[in-house]
Amino acid sequence: MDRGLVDVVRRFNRTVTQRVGALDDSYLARDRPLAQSRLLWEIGPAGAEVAALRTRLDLDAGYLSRLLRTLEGEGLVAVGPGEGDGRVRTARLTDAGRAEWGLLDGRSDDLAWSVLEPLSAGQRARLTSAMAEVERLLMASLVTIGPCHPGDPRARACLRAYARELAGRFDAGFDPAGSGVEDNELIPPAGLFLVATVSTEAVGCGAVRLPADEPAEIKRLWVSGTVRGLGVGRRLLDELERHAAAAGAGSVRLDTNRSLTEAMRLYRSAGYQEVPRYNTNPYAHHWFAKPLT
Amino acid sequence: MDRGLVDVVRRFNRTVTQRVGALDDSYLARDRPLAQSRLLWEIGPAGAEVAALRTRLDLDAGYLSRLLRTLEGEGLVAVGPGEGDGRVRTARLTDAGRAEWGLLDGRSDDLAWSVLEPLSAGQRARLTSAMAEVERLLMASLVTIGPCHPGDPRARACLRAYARELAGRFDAGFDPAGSGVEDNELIPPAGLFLVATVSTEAVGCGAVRLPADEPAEIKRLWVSGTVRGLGVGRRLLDELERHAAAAGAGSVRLDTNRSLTEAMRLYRSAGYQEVPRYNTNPYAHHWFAKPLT
DNA sequence: AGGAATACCTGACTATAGTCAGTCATCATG
DNA sequence: CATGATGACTGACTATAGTCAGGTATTCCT
Repeated sequence: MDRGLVDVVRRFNRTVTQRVGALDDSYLARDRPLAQSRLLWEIGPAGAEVAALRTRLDLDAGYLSRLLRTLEGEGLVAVGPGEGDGRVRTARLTDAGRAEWGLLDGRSDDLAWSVLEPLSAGQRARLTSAMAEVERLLMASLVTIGPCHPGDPRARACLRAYARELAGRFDAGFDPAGSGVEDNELIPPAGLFLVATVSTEAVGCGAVRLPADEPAEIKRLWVSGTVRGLGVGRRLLDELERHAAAAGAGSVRLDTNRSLTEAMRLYRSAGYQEVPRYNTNPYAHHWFAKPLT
Repeated sequence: MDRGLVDVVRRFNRTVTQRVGALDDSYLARDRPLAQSRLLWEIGPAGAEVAALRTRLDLDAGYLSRLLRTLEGEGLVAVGPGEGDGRVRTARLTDAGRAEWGLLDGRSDDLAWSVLEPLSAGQRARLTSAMAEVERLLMASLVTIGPCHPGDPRARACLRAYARELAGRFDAGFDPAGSGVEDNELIPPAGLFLVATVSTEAVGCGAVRLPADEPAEIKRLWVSGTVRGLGVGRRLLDELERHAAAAGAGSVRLDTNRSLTEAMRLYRSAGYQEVPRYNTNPYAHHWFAKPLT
């Protein structure tokens, strides 16, 4: 624990959070209680499912319901049935609600501008790029990695995104049906499936197979675009290797497609060496292996 | 109003403020209501005057008093008479309070470390430097400049700091007594005194004399170390020149000591040219003037 | 088809935050 | 040494946030 760095983070938390945060709240709440304003804001012009609002704002179901009734009473929101599932209801802004939302949106712009306005052009550029950097790296530090059943909704979401991306990037497209790995090969003790999440959203995954008679094999390493370049892939890979080593594997291998250049860069920098073809995966062009200590 | 920059600031406010702020609060409040924790924290091991706490936390006097009674009731705080003014009371932590404060301090460290811990060394360095940059520039944008009576406590505080600094930097020391400018020369319409403040703290000042028979003269331009390098001096100077021009001055001049190199750099970059000695100020080595449009 | 789970709702609460008017001691000022 | 200002305190409030135990309709699972 580095005192100097910790102090910078503490100072930052203190000043930025309190000054900017308090300002932000006071701008959002106009006459209305803050919780109502936040909810109105979160519903947005496109509307939102009540369930989504609950998780996004982290509110008690009863409390949220009551807040929605109040906003309905003021004629700002209408809660109606959703599209598919008949239990899920959707909150939409009325015309008056949309007008109010627009007002909040404008105030939010004003607040942001009031931060930039006193600064010179050069300072504005430095401030915004530093803000973007803080945001990205804070995002990186909020990524948590943990084991997960491959049938879990978070895992499913990752695998869907993974397949969609491969389909878009491979010259020959990609058909997930023939990927040749069963879910139960990725459940301990046969293997392990990891997801990387930010709060509740899954932003990456990776798996390792641990067959009894062959080397361990990394499968389905994927990182969402929102956190790419932040070391999440490396953390997933490290964790999978650690697990394989703990399970007694002496080495680990993997295959990849020639269009996945960042992935190959990652493997090389993580100590993988290219090896001859060891399987018949039609989508693979390169095979890598790494000894485990 | 630049949309792209405004959007960056809005995103930053939204994500960083809310995520970090919420985390920070939840770490600070342990069993105890947040307001109590904040107060306990703010009192600190050194103790604090009740009046200072009120302005720092921006609390209602009655509410603060009640909070102090609660903390006293829990044996964490003792409120006693202060040093000088018998009306002002001082809150001090008891031994138990100090222990509790230490706990909060430790939790604050833990929280900061939990942000850094998942990152690589390079990322940590980048994050903390970006945080420091955001903090400094945000500070710069929080600086407000306005006119002020030279007898105002904020002005007095600045002038004291100014004199202290000059005394430290001038080869021959500095005696504020013989500075030769009366307060009433710096009050409209004879002149103007400006202070730069961050919330309630004065961080800079500057004045202009507008004698009937001579050019306008800039006096007492000073910027606190906490905001130096953030363009506050430039903003003060601009504002003073604008005022002088509006009052009909055709040019403005000033003198300075050879040890004040940043100030001279500022004057030159603001369009001032060195001119021959125009007064007998014993502390001055350089004289500058600038025509006003 | 029947039971478990899910999404939302209502009623009845409690806790926390914050406000306001009025009181009392102390201090600065003429 | 009266007068007004200031700092802290108390009592009596209100508003906001949040919790919890049911209850109903819908969907999922087998």
